[in-house]
Parts: sequence; structure tokens; C-alpha cells
Amino acid sequence: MAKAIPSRSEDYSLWYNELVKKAGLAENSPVRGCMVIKPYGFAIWEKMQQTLDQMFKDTGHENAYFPLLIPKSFLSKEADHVEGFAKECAVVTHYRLKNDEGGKGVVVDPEARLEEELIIRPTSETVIWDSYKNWIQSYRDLPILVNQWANVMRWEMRTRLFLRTAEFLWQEGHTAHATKQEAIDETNQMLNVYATFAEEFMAMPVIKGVKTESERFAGAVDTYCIEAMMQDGKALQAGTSHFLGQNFAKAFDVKFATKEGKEELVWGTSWGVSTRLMGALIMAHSDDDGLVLPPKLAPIQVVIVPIYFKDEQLAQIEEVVNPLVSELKAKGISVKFDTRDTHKPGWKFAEYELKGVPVRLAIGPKDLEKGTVEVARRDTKEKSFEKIDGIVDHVSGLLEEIQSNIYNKAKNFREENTKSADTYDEFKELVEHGFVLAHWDGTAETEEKIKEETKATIRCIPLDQQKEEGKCIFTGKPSEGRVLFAKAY
RNA sequence: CGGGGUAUAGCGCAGUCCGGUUAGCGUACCUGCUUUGGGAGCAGGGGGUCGUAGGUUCGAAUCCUACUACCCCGACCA
Repeated sequence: MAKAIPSRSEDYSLWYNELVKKAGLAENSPVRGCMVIKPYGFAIWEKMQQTLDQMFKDTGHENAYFPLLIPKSFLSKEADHVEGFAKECAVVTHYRLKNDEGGKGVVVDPEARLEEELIIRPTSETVIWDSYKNWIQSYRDLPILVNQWANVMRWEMRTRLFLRTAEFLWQEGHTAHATKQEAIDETNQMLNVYATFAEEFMAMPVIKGVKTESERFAGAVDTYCIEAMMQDGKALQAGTSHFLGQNFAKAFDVKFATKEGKEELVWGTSWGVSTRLMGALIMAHSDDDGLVLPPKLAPIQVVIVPIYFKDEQLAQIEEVVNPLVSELKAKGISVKFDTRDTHKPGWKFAEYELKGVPVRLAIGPKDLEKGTVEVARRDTKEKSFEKIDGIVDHVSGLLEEIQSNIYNKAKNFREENTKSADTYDEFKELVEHGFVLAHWDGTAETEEKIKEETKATIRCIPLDQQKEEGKCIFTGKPSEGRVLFAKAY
């Protein structure tokens, strides 16, 4: 069998790039750093969107849409925010092209320069808080719980499909509250929504934590995150939830009248996940034969491949399979019956493995005689023959089993590759292969030096951190608990 | 933006050092026959501004210059 993609052990990074392309998820675009998300990749993203969107609505949020273009002056209203994003903003300076006098296509019309240049949103806090100023007058207008699904642009130096692209799709929630506690509760609530989504739908275990000052979102008081381990032991930040304090309310002068008639600044949060989750999903479970998708997010959960020699045999197989397809669909299982005669069964097997379809059924003449069907599961590659009677329940159970199996596999992998280090030498060795829990003196200087020397960063201070007296692995200064270090995507 | 590499058919590559038939191979594609339980076989066929723009030369995929894009390693970042 021809290898479709390089193996993970040969070249992990090449394996990822090739997998994304060969599985038909995405490809590079003519514009550097941007990507074309192909139908199969977008189908997975849509499933993520639908699930998350429902979770947001279940927690009281509404969708809205704010514009792509933001007046340049808005960005500079919040000092930390501009500091964080200015370096990677694309700027719109003109609004018209004209025919080149030399006849070489079109050129920018110098007459059409904008009075105020516009930036393409790298995130929408500024334009949204500018609106909130008008939306909020009294405590009766609060809270505002808004989410938007949008594209944003951050001009990155080095890009990789899904993991880091110049333009990416995401959702960004932006909420406004009357009290600090309510905003903090919202921040925590959304972090938990993300963690639940990652674990229950993506089958990807995550560690919830709070970012150190140097990793914090530009403009936030606190940034919370979920961190996942990829199969090469590196960490990937899968979602963030920010407690913004009153920073944006101050910057945009968003005040409200309390019940007591006093004027106070509004408290804010923002939270987001992006198409980067696609990268996380791919790297969390897939193997050298292709994608391994969790059943809950797989666009096709079951594929049925007929094996036949003559057209009459296909007709006989269809008689058995067509009702089966209806039954599976009635149970809410997405199924594809691949009757194409342009490809042989072996080709189809390899193709659906590459695409990560969780369950494959194969039915041929021998099965028709015996009333059986071959059932193959993608996660373990195990095959078995099952009676066609009752196959729907079997498949339904199998999908659940695959969902929990790949979660457990990912969780075991993370646990095996998460170690504690008590000396710097030990730390340097361990952090090459996974997560390391170690004591840190709490200073940005130490964090920076460790990063320079080892490439590892503090991914987060875990929320479930145990109180433990210890000494910083780098400086030996006292520490009250271990933080999570790893190399990161 | 620094260092290194690459650019030839949809995809993967050879040819470039040492300029000289009609630019080649694998795969994919099209047609036909045989096939179909793990990426089928045979036969025939189509597909190329050799990344772009200049230059050297009787002659350039090949030599020279500039540019662009992609990959790897740094700096930056979700």
C-alpha cells in the first residue's frame, strides 16, 4: 500500500502539513499566510460551530455582528491593547483602484487616500466597546452578553495551516457587567464551556489555568486558558477567556447609573476559540494513516463500502444497505454509502482512513450469504464481523466507545508525558518531551530566562494547583506551588 | 526581518555541475478490455510560457543578475 503521508516519527511537522492537505481539509492560498478551507475541513469546523453556538445560547448569549474595519484611532485608546496588536495589523489606506497608464492592470489611485486609515480587525474589543458606550446607560441595560462569529487578521511572520494563519475564523464573546464578581463569574463560566467542549466533543483533555503576566491578553486583567498536549508533547492553547476589569470601559468611557443613582464603570470580559481548534483536533488524535476524528465532530460517522463483482450483486447489496442507511439516519448517525464504481474497495478503505471516518462497514456477497457485515473502527483499526440484524445498535454503541477511547488515549498520553521537575537540569531534560510541573519564583525575568534557554514557556498556573512549599528551579527563591511549563505551538 | 534550502505536467521527482535531438519518470487524468474482500493489470492517449523579469549566447530548464513564493532554523505570535 502506498503511503499517503509521512510518518509522525520521521517528521512530525511534515506529517501535519501533508495530512491537512491530503485529507482535504485546507490548502494554501495565493496570499501568503491565508488558507483555503476545503469542504471537508469546513464541515468539521461547522460541527464545532454548531455545538459551541448552542452552548453559548444555553448560557444566555446572543449573536451579533460588528464590522471588519476599525478606525485606526480606536486601537490606541487602550494602552496595553495597542501595544499588543499594533505590530500585526493590516491597514486599509485607499478606497479605489484605477487602470494603470502603462496598461499593466490596475494600480492604487493616489487620489483615493482615506482621511482616517482603517485597520482590519485583529480582534474586536475596541469597535465593540465603542458601541457598548451607546448601548449602556443604566444598570437595567446590563449585562450585555454578545458573541460574534467572524474572521480576523493578524499579520504573522510564520504561518501554518490552521495553527497560525494571517486570517482565521473564530468566535469572540464580549460581555459587559455591572459588577466585578459577575464579570469574573462570566470569565470562569466560559472557560468551563470551552473545557467541556474540548473534552466531550473534541475528545481532547485540557488543563485549565491562568496565564502569567507576560502571556496575558493585551488589555486584560486576567487571562484564563485551556491547554492541550499534542502528540509530540508540545502544548497548544485551545481557548482563552479574559477578565478585562474596567480597562475597556475606561478607554471608551462606558459608564452606567447604579440603582442608587451613582455613576460607575462597566466590567468586561471577552473569550474566543478559533479555527486553531482544527489543528488541535488533528494533532491530538491522528496517526500515520491519516485523520482520526471523534465521532461527535466527524462529518461522516459511518461509511458503507459495497464489495461486488457484478451489477446484480450491487443491486442485492443495495437492498440490504438502503434500509440500513435509513435506520442509521433515523438514529441521528451521519452515514455515507459509497457506491462509486470508479474506485475499488481497497482504495476506498485507505481514503476513508485518511479522512478519519470513525466506523466503516463493508458488505460483500459472502456477507449477504451469512447475514453479516464487516465492521472496522478507525481508532484501533480493529475489524470484526457482526450480524446485520442489530447492526444499528452495534454501530451506535461503537461510536460512543470510540469517542471515549480516543479521549482516554489522549489523556493517558498526557499523563505519561507530564512530569514534575525539582532541579533545573531535570527540567531541561523533561521539557523536551512534554509538560513539566515545576516551582517558579513568580517573576517575569525568570520566566523570560527559562524561555531563552529552553524554548519552554509557562503555559499556565493550573486552577487546580496544590499549595506546596518549594524553591524556584531557576533562582532557588521560594515558591508556593508548581506551574505548568511546556514548549508551545 | 536574519541564516539555509527549494521552485520543471494536478501531485511527487530526475535532468542543471559540464548550455546543443521533439524536456523525461512515477502517480493522477482520458479511452478500451480484463478486474473488484486493503490504494488492480495491460494497451493506447491528452496534458509543460521549466516560479517571474531581465541579461550572456548562434542556441538557456541548464550560465549571470534582480525579484517573488514556499519549506526548515531563529526573532514575533493564538
